Amino acid sequence: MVIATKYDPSEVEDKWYQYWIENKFFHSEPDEREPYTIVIPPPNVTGVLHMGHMLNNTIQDILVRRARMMGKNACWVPGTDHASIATEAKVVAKLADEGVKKTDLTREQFLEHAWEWTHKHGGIILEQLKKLGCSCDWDRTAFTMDEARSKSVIKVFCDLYEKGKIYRGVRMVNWDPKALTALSDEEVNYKEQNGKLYYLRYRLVETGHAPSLLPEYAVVATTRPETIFGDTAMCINPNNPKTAWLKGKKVLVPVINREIPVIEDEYVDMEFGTGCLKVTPAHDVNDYMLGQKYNLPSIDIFNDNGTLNESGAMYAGMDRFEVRKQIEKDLEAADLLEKMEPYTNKVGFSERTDVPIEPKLSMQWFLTMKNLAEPALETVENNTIKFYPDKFRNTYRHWMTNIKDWNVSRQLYWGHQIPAYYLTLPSGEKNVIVAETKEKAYEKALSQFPILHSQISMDDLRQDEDVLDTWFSSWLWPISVFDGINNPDNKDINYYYPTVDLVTGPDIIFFWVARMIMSGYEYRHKPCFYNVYFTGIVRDKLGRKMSKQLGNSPDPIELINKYGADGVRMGLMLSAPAGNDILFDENLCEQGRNFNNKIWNAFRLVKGWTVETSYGASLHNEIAIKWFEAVLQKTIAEVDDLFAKYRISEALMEVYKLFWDEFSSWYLEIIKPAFGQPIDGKTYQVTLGFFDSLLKLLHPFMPFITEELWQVLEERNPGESIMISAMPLRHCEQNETMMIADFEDVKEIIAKIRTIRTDKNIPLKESLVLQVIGTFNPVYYPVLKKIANLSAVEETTEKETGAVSFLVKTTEFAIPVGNAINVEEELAKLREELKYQQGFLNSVLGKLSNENFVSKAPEKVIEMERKKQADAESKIKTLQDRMKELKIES
RNA sequence: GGGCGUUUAGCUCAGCUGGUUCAGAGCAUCUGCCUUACAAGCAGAGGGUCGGCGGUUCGAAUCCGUCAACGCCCACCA
Repeated sequence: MVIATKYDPSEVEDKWYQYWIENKFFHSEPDEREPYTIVIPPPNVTGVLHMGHMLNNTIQDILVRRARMMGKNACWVPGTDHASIATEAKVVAKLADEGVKKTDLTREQFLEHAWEWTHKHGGIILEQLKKLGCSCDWDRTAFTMDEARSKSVIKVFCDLYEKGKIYRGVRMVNWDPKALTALSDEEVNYKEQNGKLYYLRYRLVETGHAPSLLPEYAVVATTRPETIFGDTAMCINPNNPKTAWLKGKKVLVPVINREIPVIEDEYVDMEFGTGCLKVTPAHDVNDYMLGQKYNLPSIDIFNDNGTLNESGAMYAGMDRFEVRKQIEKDLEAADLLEKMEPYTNKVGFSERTDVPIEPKLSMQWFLTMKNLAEPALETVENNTIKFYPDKFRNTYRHWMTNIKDWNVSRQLYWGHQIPAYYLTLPSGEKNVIVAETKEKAYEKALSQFPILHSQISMDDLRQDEDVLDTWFSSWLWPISVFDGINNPDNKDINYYYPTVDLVTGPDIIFFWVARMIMSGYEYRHKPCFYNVYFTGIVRDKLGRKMSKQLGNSPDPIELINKYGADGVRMGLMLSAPAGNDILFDENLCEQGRNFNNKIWNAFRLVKGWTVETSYGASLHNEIAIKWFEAVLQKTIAEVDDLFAKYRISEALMEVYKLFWDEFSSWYLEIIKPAFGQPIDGKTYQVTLGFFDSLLKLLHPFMPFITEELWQVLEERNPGESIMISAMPLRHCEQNETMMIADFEDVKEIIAKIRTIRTDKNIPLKESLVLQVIGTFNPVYYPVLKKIANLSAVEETTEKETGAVSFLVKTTEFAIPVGNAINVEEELAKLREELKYQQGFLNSVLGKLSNENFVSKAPEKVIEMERKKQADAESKIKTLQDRMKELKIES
């Protein structure tokens, strides 16, 4: 068999992915096995794969593939999210490019465009996941706006409404003037902004008396002078002597000269600015609360797009930031601007459109959260649902205990339209009816109100224009993908739910994770998953977030083409401890690719051997087999343990070292027959077995190359695959640790001999004699002979003169090298070693002579110190003897 | 302003309930090798007073206090 010296992923990846699909290995149906379920965090339907997805889905695939090989019925449900605001923004932008404004279209027309866009760009990301090797059950692909999911969302909304948890109300909401919708608090990011603090003069209203002693105006400090048109009061702190003179007065709003009262409230900070606060109930959350408290009128001065409306007088129609600039000039001209100071404050920005949000009063739908939060908090507190890393419990607890009601309505078209219907009764009374369909709403209206068919028709029902927040569908995801809302007792939901692991980013812990947990308890009375693995953010190697603007985000597909999917997966996993940001460096993929090549070449070596079944295994082969079996067992145990702790990158590193260092550099080197010689049948069979185990351990991390090699490692039948084979399990091995420890000494001896060869320039081809002065287990001699190319190992009490010697543990070994020895160099080395050992001995003796230590430390620790002392003394004696010998010789 | 977290080799990180599995891993670096599996490789080597200071203890990277730097989350100071 001729095999290329380099592994070429492009030739194998698509082939095997196809094979897996054809054999339906990804597909799962309920059966008697234990289920293992993961639901994918649905990416935006029209999104494209970025490095964050790569990381996240690689981890999921590793978990799923491993579970499958551990004998579980693994089901990874894929799907996409309609991402209402993000997708709508894209469609609006696309229409704008074509010269079409959203406002020129009807809802139906716009949705037509949106669906067209979705069908055109939708699902690309799922195709990309296939390139990565993801073993999703594609037959179960779901979409948050497909029929079953939409029905679920509507049903849940109605149900929560019936339960009294959903209500409608006027609230101060975060308004996005670009997307023209309200946002939830979680969708607002606060950023530090450099702005100005404007000191505005509010003239006092003449009261008839002649208060000549008082100033004729009060000064208010504000960062938003353009909002003065919405002022309906000025507020001072009643305890502030500096502003006491304003009590009971009235002042005039600058420019428009509208009269407003001065009110008093302790909310006002006496230290800030001038101690006077302008109150704009329609455009500031605090002012809104003051307005409520003192029953102030509320003047909305903005249009939805952030321009001023007719309340803005001569500024009507201008953009809010334009007005700010203009009014600064106008105020100055009118001598109403006392001064300006540079000022930095935090301004809320829309997460989606990145424009400053505008606090705005509007009618919205809310979901009461307090009751939903209780079981969801409890389940994390008592560790039913575990977070990895654990620190996110703190964040979670804090949010859950301070939870606010969720604004679930959005003023968009793309999404699930709220199933609320408005009806004006013949009496003129206005009503809202919440029902799953218009038909049901109509029936409900008829039964609920004293009206007749003839008095109203379906057409009199007007559905609420708003859609639901995207997360209002995602929070049902683990249930809705199994249709557990519409069909709460179906076979799938009963089998696959609760899911086991969730892999996601900590940035959506509130948006998504917390809310899924809540809906899980509300609708299934069970946790929706047991473990949440939080990945970090993928940054570039300089620690910067990956972004299009910086151009530091590699195209995942290009990476896959360059390094192979397995290489990229490994590159990502090598530096991805849970919860920590990962600094992605392309050369990690190179390391991954190199590893692929290493595996490939090890395979070439083994499969290139000719086998002679009549041969028995040599002594060194026997030892190598026993030792590697021990190392393999130990690694399996470690990998199991690391997976149990979700320390996946460490598990990978264990397998990496097992394959590269232990298997390739040691095991294969020991059993490798001389060139052209055959290998004995037993060793060959055992080695194939080891290779099989190694490939299986590697498969979850690197699915493609392991399948490629496993298929030809031994003869396979059609329909066989490593991905459905059994993961090697740990079985008890006697003397495992002792064997491994002994072998570490063997490695050390070999390394020392190699060093001597390098130092003395002795080529490997030239065989040497090793003398053992003291005791060493002779079973390892054959290995030493093979690897170090020794013609003999002699046990002796006195080494040959002119031999170079070294210590491993307390045993001395020597290599006679003729007269190649440099006495001065050797003595210098020995002196240094001696110095170190004596220093070490002194510190040990110091401890042992310390009365406190001997009396207080546990016996075991003292025992160890005594052994250290004995070993050090013995080493020192050996060293001194050698130095003496060398001196005599010279 | 509140809360959480981080700080260990040039880089990225392990080091659980204090004591030879306590100073580690991978990468990078340096030296020597194209040795018939692999130069995408082999063999060998160097490198850290565990952020600073103080304390507890026979003993501290590990526990406590404090300071510093960085990061994240939350919060309505105009």
